Amino acid sequence: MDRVRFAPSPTGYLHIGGARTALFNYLYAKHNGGKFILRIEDTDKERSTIESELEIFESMKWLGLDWDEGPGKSADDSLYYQTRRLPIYHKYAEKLLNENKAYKCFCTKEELDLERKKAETEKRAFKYDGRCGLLTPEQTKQNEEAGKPFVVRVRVEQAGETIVTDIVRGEVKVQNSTLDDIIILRTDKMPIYNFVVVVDDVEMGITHVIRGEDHLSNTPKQIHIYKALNFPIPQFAHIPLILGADKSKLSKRHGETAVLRYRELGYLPEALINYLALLGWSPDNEDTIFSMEQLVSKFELSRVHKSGAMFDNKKLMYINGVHIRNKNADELTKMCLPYMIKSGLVTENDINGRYDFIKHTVVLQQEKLQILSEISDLSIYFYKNDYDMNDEAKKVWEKNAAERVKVLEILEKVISEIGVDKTKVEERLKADMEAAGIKPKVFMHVIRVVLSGTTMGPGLFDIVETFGKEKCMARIKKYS
RNA sequence: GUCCCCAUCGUCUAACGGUUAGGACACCGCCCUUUCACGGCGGUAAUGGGAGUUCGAUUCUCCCUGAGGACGCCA
Repeated sequence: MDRVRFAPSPTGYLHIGGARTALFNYLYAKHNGGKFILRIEDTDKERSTIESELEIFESMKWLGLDWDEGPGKSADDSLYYQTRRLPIYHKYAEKLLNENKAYKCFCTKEELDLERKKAETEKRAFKYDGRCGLLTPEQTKQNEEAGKPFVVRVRVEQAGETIVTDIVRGEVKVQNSTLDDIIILRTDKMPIYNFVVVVDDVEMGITHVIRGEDHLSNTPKQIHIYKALNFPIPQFAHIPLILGADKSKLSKRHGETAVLRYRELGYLPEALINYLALLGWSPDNEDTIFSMEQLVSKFELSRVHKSGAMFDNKKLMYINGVHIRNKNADELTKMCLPYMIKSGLVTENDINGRYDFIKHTVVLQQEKLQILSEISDLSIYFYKNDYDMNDEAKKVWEKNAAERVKVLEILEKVISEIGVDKTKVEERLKADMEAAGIKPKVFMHVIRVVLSGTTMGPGLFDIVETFGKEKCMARIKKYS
């Protein structure tokens, strides 16, 4: 059984890149009938917060990336938090120490920082020389008794090379001489990423490690730890990074990167999923719109690309628009409501009281929506009464100065006589306008700007009907 | 600087030695149309450069160039 995991550190919101990594893991698991596990890598006590953790959960659930195992999925959540698994790491560290595969290093951070800096000014790569690994047991004991703090490092054999076998990249070879002895325990006994990730992946039976390419250079180090521990090595798949407009790793300075921000902005989770799936992966056909189910059935790690992919908001918008158009009236209305409430178009009470009206106006705008938040600006004239013409509308109003008085006269007469039924109004208005010698384009444009204050929107007669008699009359009066 | 990875339209990508180098977004034009949009049709636009291998390279190899990532007692 395939087992994969997503292992974020709760040091901030779920990033769009992290979401894509989670997605690929999820798709792989579901496609192969495996398990998708969520693990919280919180060994950085300084920066980990409960808020981040909750936001990550919220983000993943919103995206539909629910996990099979992890926090909230078992009787004992502590299994999935690294800070609650400390005895396990200590046990393995102890084992390595006993087998002399690891040693205690008494070099201080300050000393090493100094050497690092020196190496930098001399333009050479810094590498820890392993001097504490040469200490005799007596010297080590002396240092310990003197109360010197120490970290634990795993010895790395300097001869030969390490080969990472990667599903997307093939074989990546690294000379061992470029590696230095790996710290696995800090002076405060807190284990370090490269160590916990190995221990946990093995303990949790992870078969495939699918993660961002930025971890590729860590992998040889981890392989050394696997070997030191006599652990089986899982399959690796390093997926390409998501890039910003300048081709560097996507970060805050490129724009919005928090998953939940996309929810606020009005993106549908299925659209974000659809878009993210296509970043660094492509199916064997030329389609671009996919549901999660379709992605699950199509996803293959072997079709993941090697090169980074730029995040293109335009395409995301397009895909979002398609998913919006695929919604039925009730689904879409439900999704638009929060934005309409937030902008003050409707109140909580209206949700029940005016539901049908709201749904009607939402459907009238459906084909125009690219992101849900646009619903408010688009629908304002259905909900407010005190709006004026915008600049474009004023131009139309001015341009038709010769006919506009007559147009409004006829419109008022028609509505007062037959009401606002859209089919009837259209029929009668066209006849009366033709009799008065006014072209359809002219009266329709004039009526449109008078009623809605803008030059664009749903069908004119839909607007008339939706407004109702009273509101139509009020608008006509305002411009007569 | 060192190590590693990468390289097809502006962007996301297809092609697994032989195609008029295909699709999607964006852009432009036309059609539909009362506006906007949707939709339909069409167009502009790419194999970074140089050597090989081969009858034939986008595809295989090498070099160059360019770009990115990693070089923490972060993950």
